[in-house]
Amino acid sequence: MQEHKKLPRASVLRMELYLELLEQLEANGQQSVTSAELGAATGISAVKVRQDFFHLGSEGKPKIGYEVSQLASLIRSVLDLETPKNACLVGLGNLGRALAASDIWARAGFRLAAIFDRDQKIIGTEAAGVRVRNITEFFGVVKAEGIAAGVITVPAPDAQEAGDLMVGAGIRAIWNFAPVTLRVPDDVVVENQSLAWGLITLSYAMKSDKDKNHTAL
Amino acid sequence: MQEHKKLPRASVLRMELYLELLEQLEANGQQSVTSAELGAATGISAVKVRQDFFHLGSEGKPKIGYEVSQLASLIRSVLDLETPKNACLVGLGNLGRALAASDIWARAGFRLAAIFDRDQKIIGTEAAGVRVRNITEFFGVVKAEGIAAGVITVPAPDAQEAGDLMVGAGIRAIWNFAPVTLRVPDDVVVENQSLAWGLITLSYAMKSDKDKNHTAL
DNA sequence: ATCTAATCGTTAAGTAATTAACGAAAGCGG
DNA sequence: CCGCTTTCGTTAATTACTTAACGATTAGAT
Repeated sequence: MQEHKKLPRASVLRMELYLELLEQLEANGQQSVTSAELGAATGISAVKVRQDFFHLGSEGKPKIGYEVSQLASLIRSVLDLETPKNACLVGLGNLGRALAASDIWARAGFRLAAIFDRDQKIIGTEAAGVRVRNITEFFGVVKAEGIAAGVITVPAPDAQEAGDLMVGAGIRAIWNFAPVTLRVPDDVVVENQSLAWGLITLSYAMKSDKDKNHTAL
Repeated sequence: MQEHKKLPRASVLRMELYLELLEQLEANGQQSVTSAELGAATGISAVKVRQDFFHLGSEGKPKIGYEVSQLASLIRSVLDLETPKNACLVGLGNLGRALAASDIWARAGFRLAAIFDRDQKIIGTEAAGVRVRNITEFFGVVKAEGIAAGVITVPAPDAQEAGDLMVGAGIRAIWNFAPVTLRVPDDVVVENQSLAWGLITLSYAMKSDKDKNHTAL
């Protein structure tokens, strides 16, 4: 077994699928699972599955496979999903509201501890049981609540400003939904996720399909 | 100039950033822009910028850079963002509502032509000016409206069913938000985008940070 | 206890993406 | 008009990710 150094990013993204499935198997009372089974169920090739678990520092047994609940625990532990972490969200538009109401927080060990906006019409309202505060209170609340991660769901032109606030308040992990690249110090991790990616990619893929048919004529 | 074959996926994802910036520059009346400027503004290395535009089949001029509006057009054209395309959305939960209300559709040339759900309490309501229909009407509406792309925002256990419906109705481009891998025929493009990715990645990144500090002691 | 078949862990090969390098084209100053 | 400097286009090198290969291990049968 290799002492796990750093999980490839692509591998980290697949962990969610494994975990989802493993928890399902666990609920069904299944004890063990092979890489082939996991692969068939997740649509990931069995080799990739084994490689991923190898990176995790896996503990499968030949002829048997992986012990379901142990593997699930290992994933949760390596990704640190069970350590409680506080997060805040800046910008309560449609996306912010959807995120706030989502169950992803708990699944990754986060608690949405605060929501901020600058719009007086939104400040004071609630989302997912959390009161929306004025962005001017940002610094104080982040300190008081021990917030370690920030989510940016403001319009693109305001994103850098939101990021600066977060960095200034000591936050070193940012999840950014605005289609801009934030300028942050080296020790701050930024995870970008634009909502538009899917549509843009599909648009391009649909065109390629068309082209293919065309040349086939 | 190379005749552009297939844009690397990673490159496609960056196009949104370029386009966002180019349109801004265009609005400011700037005529041309260099790879260095674009890189500085987007946080992408200048080499990567040139490489990306090379893949596009770019038309920059030494000593000047790229012509802003021409480059923007090229991107829109290669990604096919201006061809009108109809999409439908299945599952009007919080995420579905946020997507429906978003402006990303128009930016990528899509029109949200129909929304489906199976919950009687939701059917008949409206989101972003689109009436929610019963999922039983799916096939007919997709044909009638000429819908070419589908978005899945249902809970994970229902995702495959939604995908099957889409495939059955002739849809060949699917944007899936459920954390499952859809089983679809080879000629159907599936673009997966789980909302949880960001949090999971951050969780892992924050842990690595902690470890780093630890070993530094 | 030994053999067989399955399945893992790990190294190696192949593929895709990023980064580097550098010749060629084009504006600009003298 | 001629060099000088900038910046592109393109090929090459590096790095990261994926896929393949295969020896080692173990359960289960005889």
